[in-house]
Amino acid sequence: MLAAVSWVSWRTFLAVCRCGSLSAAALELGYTQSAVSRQVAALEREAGVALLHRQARGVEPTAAGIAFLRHATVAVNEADRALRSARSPDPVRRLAIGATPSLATWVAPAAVRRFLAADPGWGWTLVPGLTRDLHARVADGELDVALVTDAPPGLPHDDRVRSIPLGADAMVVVVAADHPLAGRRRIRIEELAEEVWAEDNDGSRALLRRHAARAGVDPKIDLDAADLAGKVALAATGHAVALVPGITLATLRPDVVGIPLVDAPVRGLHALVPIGGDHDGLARFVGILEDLLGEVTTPGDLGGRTR
Amino acid sequence: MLAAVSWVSWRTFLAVCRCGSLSAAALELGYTQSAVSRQVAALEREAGVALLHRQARGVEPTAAGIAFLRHATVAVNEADRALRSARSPDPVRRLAIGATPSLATWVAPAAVRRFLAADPGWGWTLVPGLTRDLHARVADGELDVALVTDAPPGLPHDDRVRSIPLGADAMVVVVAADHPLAGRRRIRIEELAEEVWAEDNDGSRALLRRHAARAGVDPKIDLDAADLAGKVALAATGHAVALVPGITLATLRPDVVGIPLVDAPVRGLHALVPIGGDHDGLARFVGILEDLLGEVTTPGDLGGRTR
DNA sequence: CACAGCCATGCGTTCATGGCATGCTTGCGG
DNA sequence: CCGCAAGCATGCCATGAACGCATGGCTGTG
Repeated sequence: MLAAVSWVSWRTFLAVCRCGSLSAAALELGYTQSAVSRQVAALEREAGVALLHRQARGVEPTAAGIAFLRHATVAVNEADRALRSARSPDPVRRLAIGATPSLATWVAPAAVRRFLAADPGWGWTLVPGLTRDLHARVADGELDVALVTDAPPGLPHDDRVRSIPLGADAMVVVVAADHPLAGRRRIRIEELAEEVWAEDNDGSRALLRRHAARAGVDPKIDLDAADLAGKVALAATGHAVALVPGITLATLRPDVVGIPLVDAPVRGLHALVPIGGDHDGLARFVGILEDLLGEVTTPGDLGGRTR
Repeated sequence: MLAAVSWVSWRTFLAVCRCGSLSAAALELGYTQSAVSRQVAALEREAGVALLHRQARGVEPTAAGIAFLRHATVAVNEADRALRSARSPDPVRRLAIGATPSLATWVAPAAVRRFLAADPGWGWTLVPGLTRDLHARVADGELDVALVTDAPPGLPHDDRVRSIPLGADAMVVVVAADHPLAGRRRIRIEELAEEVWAEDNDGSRALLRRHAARAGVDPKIDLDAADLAGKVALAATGHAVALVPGITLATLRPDVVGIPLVDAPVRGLHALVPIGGDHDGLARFVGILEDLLGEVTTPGDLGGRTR
């Protein structure tokens, strides 16, 4: 019958989920119920899991089915887009950017902003993710570039990916705006020996411990936060002080102050780009990143409040 | 032969582009060269365009092929992800957010920031796009929410999409930081009658004209910029003044100042959400948007420099 | 000018897919 | 308690899609 469209069964599955029953989907798609049944069965065989929960009155996606459905929707739509854009080549050039959470909220948008200022007419997408995930996506050619930190160290190696150092980001101490030390321009870790620290994850905790240990201090890490913003919230309310990436200064809430640390721990920032996947837009974007981070990681600040 | 994995010819095409020749791809995939040739031919038949440029020394994607390749890569990877996440349902909940360019650089990340502060453990993606495109993606269930403006008016209607008003955004005048009027807290359009205006697109130009006409002023729109950032750049260098969405204030460069306009033109801000696609995370995110934009669009500012 | 490398295509075979008819499960109502 | 209706699964058969093999055509090179 029709060869028209591949991944027929994927579309069928979407229709089934939309309709709530195999028969209804069959009617909508012009198949018989049995064909639909088989297509779904084939899909389930391929996934190795039941995607639908069969009931007397139709079907309902299982947990696996729901997870599958979400990605499948994107995949099928993207496939349509692929065919459409082949027929009428999309003049809009597109930059797919990945970034770790701390870089996704400020650095990436700021770089995009500059990039577009010099040459609009580019589309872009921002995908936040963890270093490992982003690395894989760059290797697969799905992302044009990923912004990552090297902490935790040990970027996986892949000869399809090149890592471009973008400079280093010094960690900064964050305290409440009305904290006695808030007016300081620089500070030593020893002066914070009596403070309570908030931390959110083991990597960050280890970084703080290591840095403090060099100064012979054992920091009191007594408050746990769920994430970076949580740490800052604890600092803002005066419950603790926190160590955050300097790169996030510009996005800090107004009721906290960031204070540069003397001899601060630094994390390397890298752009991951696909080898051989170069194009002029990407090169320019990386250049902008280098400039941007050059400005930021040198003594000046970036509009953040360091007082 | 078992169709173990669907998307066969799509995967083949990716391999061909990676290898640079049909034979090499055939070798890599364990097919014969003829099978690969046919698969590509089928794909081209489906697309209706030649995707490869046949040469004596292998093949090379055509313009259409390159456009196709970009989307196909994403589609195939997403399909893999669908299968993987079906096998081990992904505990990470994910929020796919779309936003128009002006809302993508600040509002969306800021809202995400708050969202994650209250409940981390969510993944997210930001897709910038134009209102029409975003609307379609929400209807297709590909996006959980899209942030759009109603100017130009006439959002397409679709009974799979609900529009939630988020408030209004007043346009603001931007002048160089050393401009004589830079210290003003508010300003009337009449006072700017002698200024040169920079504009970047017809919609924005019309908005300015209409607003000025109400005050009996005919603005001198003498400078063309490529986009919003370009307009602001012209303002920063003292060549012109510009009208920008108030929502972008926080992202303005430091060498310009935004001045609220008396009786300013406003554009409605809306969140588009899929009907029936509700979940608690989405509801909470929309709530955050309402709060955030409530704060911003009321007299206070958002950390931007209005002096 | 012959040759090597690479792609397209005709032919025969295999097997995946869809339709048809039937059987099974479940929930509902007499 | 049982028959019935709605809805999914499956055995059987026909069609044709897709693969391998072998061949032919094209192009750049020695």
